Amino acid sequence: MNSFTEENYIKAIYKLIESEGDTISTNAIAEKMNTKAASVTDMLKKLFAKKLINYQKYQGVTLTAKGEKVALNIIRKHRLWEMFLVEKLDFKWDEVHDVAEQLEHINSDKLIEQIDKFLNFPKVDPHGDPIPDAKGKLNIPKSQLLSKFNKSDVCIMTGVVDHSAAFLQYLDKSGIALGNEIKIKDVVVFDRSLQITINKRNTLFISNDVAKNILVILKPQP
Amino acid sequence: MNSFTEENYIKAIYKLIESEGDTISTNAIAEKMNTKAASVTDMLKKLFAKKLINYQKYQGVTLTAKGEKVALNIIRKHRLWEMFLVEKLDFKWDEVHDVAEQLEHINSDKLIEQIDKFLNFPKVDPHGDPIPDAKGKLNIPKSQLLSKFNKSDVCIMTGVVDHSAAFLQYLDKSGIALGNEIKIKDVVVFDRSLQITINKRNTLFISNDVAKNILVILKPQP
DNA sequence: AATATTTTTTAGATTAGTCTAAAATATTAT
DNA sequence: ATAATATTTTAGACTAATCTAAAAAATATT
Ligand SMILES: [Mn+2]
Ligand SMILES: [Mn+2]
Ligand SMILES: [Mn+2]
Ligand SMILES: [Mn+2]
Repeated sequence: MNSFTEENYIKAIYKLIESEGDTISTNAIAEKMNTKAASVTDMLKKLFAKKLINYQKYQGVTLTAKGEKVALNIIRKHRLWEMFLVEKLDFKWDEVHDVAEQLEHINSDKLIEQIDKFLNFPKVDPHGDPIPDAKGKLNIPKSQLLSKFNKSDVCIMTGVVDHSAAFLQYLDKSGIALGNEIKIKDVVVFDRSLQITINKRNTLFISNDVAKNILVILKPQP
Repeated sequence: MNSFTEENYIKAIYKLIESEGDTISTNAIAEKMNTKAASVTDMLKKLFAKKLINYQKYQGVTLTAKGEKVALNIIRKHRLWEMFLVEKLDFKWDEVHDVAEQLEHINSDKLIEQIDKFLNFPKVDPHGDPIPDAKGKLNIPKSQLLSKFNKSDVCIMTGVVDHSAAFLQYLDKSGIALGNEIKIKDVVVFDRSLQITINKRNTLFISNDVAKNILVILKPQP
């Protein structure tokens, strides 16, 4: 169907649209794919010919409905495999991404449906990212950045922005994990660093840089 | 390390040596890989340069120790994945091969060691084929063809020669499965077809062609 | 509005893997 | 031992994906 490489381009375009908005430049894709603009242009022609993207010379790129469906299917596989690795094979959340990058290209509908079932149809992956369903429907959760909240707000951690191993390991070491209650004890006005209490137990300081990479929802009042 | 394609050539050469013996011809590889002799020659030069095969023009091919190690690692992954699919994801034994052909190329030592552990270190795959250990050591079981046995011998089924979905489905339909006791009730002299009894229950006829594709050991006397 | 800078595309090569057709070598038959 | 046949290798070409360098187009600056 689509080659390994085509799939990676489609996924990169999807992710760029998700974070940067509407139309995506050749250079942005080149940077994300660690390749050169000339290579991207070649691939854009091919993806356009396959009706996976909307593309006109010099005008940037969007995904067609068909392209978006392909992207969501790859993301579905990626996130289900990450969940499988963490839940069943004792991988840590900072170890799964590179293996999932390979596994997401395995082509077998039965395999991915059985993995989904085996995991009991999870809604989010180990980083709190939502898993598209088999039809490509994605439930976007309405989390916000922890850095947006104020003194004495109480939140529940739902996800991360930065997925790097370094950041995830920092959270582990600090005892900050998905589902934890995060209470803001204090906000330093100067640099917007935070003093927070995790699960009413340990209190620590985190920088604004860190707070901008933690996704939370306000704790629902019982 | 080695490309997807190189891995498939190495595996094909290993399998040919296993079944045909010592040195393998260019044409034999071409047939197994569904490609042309000219393409094989090109690849042989590359594998030789990587010291994975012993090769001299017109003289046929064998694997080096290094090449054999690579082959056994791919086979280990293939068979562990097949076991995983059958044991954990409810695949049938005739459905696993094509997916395992893809999964065998996933590159992650931790992944395959965890799968092995998750399956509780199986010794054989769903077709009774032995699984090489992490060091590439393979326990070759001393099974024989059911067609070699005689009237009133009692055997235990340990494997199959033909791995095709058609043959495996035929065995399912006939109620013949790994581990079953097969007693030879009668041998037709004319065509060496057999009347057999499975697990002391149902009796049926199988052709010599079928018997030549079923691996067994003599039932150990208690 | 004209010029400078940045972005994007084209042109032309390169590498991995494949193919067909032709040449070289090995094997088999006479 | 020669000739016929089969096998294997080489030569040259193709596709997918990549690259560098140059040209074209768009954008920003004066
Ligand atoms: Mn990931
Ligand atoms: Mn990928
Ligand atoms: Mn198999
Ligand atoms: Mn394979």
